[in-house]
Amino acid sequence: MAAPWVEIRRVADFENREVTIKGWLFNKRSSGKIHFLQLRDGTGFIQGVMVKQAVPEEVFELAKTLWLEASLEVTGVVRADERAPSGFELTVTGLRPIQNPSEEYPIGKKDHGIDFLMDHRHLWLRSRGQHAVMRVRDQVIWSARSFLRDRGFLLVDSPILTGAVGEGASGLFDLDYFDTGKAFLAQTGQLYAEAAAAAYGKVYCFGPTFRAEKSKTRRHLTEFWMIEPEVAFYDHHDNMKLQEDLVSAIVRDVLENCVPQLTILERDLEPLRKVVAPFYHISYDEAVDKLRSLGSDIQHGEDFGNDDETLLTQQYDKPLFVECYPKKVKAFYMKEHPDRSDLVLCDDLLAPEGYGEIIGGSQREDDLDRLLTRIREQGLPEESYSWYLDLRRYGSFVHSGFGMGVERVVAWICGLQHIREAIPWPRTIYRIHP
RNA sequence: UCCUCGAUAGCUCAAUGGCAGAGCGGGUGGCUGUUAACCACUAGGUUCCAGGUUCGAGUCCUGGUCGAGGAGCCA
Repeated sequence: MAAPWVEIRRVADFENREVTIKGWLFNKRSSGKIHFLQLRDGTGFIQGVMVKQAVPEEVFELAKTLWLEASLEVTGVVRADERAPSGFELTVTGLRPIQNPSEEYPIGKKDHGIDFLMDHRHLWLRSRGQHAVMRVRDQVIWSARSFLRDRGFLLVDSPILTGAVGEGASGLFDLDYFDTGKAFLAQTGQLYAEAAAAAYGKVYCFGPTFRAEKSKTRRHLTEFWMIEPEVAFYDHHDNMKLQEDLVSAIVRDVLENCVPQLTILERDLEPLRKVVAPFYHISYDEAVDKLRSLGSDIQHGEDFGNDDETLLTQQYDKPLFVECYPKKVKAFYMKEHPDRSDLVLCDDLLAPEGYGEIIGGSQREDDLDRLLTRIREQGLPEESYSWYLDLRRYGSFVHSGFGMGVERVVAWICGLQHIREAIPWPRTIYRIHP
C-alpha cells in the first residue's frame, strides 16, 4: 500500500506512479484552492501540486500551516508536465510534516548581503546555487582522482600536523604539541609526496592545507584543499603535459555531467568548451614584456601582481602556462634552469577569464649540494629538512610535481566571484564560524 | 598590515541638517496553474557604540567596534 520512497532525481522512472518524497519545503505558493509546494531532498528539486478537491480537507488545511524549510514526507503521483522546469511534478495525495518550524526561516527569497549569508552558511548551503556549486566541486574532485587512478597514480596522503616547515617560515599556523614544542599545520604535502614518489613512482596527496597569511582577497582562504601529484622521472615538460591533461579532463567531465548546475549558476559554457589541450605557453620573460606593452609597470625579476595576472589571462581564451620564473621569487626546492642560473624550471597555470593561478608546479632540485645551498640562502632551518635531504642522498632522481587548488578550480569553472563559495565551510582571516 | 567604502525594520536598501520610508519576510483576508506568484489591509525602529557641533543630527566632526572591496603574499 505504502508508496515507495523515491529520490527526486529518480522520479522520471516512476511516471504515473504514487511515490513518497522525503525532504524539505523550500518555497510555497497558493492560489486559494491549489497549493504549490516546492520540495528539495538533496538529489533534486520538484514542485508538489496540491488541489483542494483532491485531498482531504485536513490535509489541505495542514499545508497552509507549513513554514519554509519544514521537513516533510510528501506522497503524490509523478506527472510529466511541460510547465515544470524539471519536466515532472508531483500531484500530491498525502502530506506528513516531520518537523514544522515555529519561526521564520532566516534566508529569504530576495537578495542577502554576503555578511548575512556567511553568518548563515549552514543554512545557505541549502539554496539552489550552493547545491550547484557543491555538485561541481564533487565532480572536480572525483574527476581528478579517477584521472590519476587511471594513470596508475597511488594516493599517499601526507600529514596535516608537521614538525618541519613547508615552503617558507611565514604564514604557518602553529600549536603546542605535547612536550616536543611547536607543531605546524601543513602548508603543502609536497615534501612528503616527493618521498612517496621515491617509493612508489607516481603518487599524489589530497587534503586540506593551511596558510596563516593575512590575505584578504577573492582568491584566498586560510584553509583550502589541494591535489598534489608528484612523479618520479618526470621533467618540467612532462609535468606541464600532465597538468594540461588533468585540467582538460576535469573540464570535460564537468561539461558532461554538470550542465544543469552550471545553468543554475548562469555560467557561460562557451569559454569552458574551449578548454582543450594544448594550452598556451609563455616564458616568464615574455610575459613581463607582454605585460609592459599592455601598460603594466612590472619589472623583470618581480613576481606578478594580481592585476598583472588578470591582465595576462584576459589575452588568452584557454589556460596559460607561464614558465621559468626568477629563482629569487620562488621556493627553495625548485630546479635551477640548466641554461639560466637566475631562473628555475617551474610553471604556473593561469585559468582564463581573469581567474588566474590554479596550479603551481616545478621540477624539483635533485642535487644535494645545490639544494643545501638554497636552503641556507633562504635562511631555512636545515635540521628540519634532514629527512628531505635524504631523498637526494639515497637514489636521487629527476622528479616533478604540482599543486592544484581545488577551490580555485571550482570558482573558475562555476564562474564564482569569490572563492569562499567554492568550499562548504570557508575559513578566511576574519571568519572561522560557522 | 595598508588603502577605500559601509553599518537605518527580521532581510535588502531609501531618506538636501527639518514628520523614519519602500520591497521582501511576518499577521489577517482574497484568488484553481503559481514559477523570487499576485491583490488588499496590517504589525514592525535605542538609525552600530561613545562623545561633540547645532534651535534641530540617520545625515556634519572626533574616537572606537564590526563588515565588505582592493593591495601585498600565494593554490
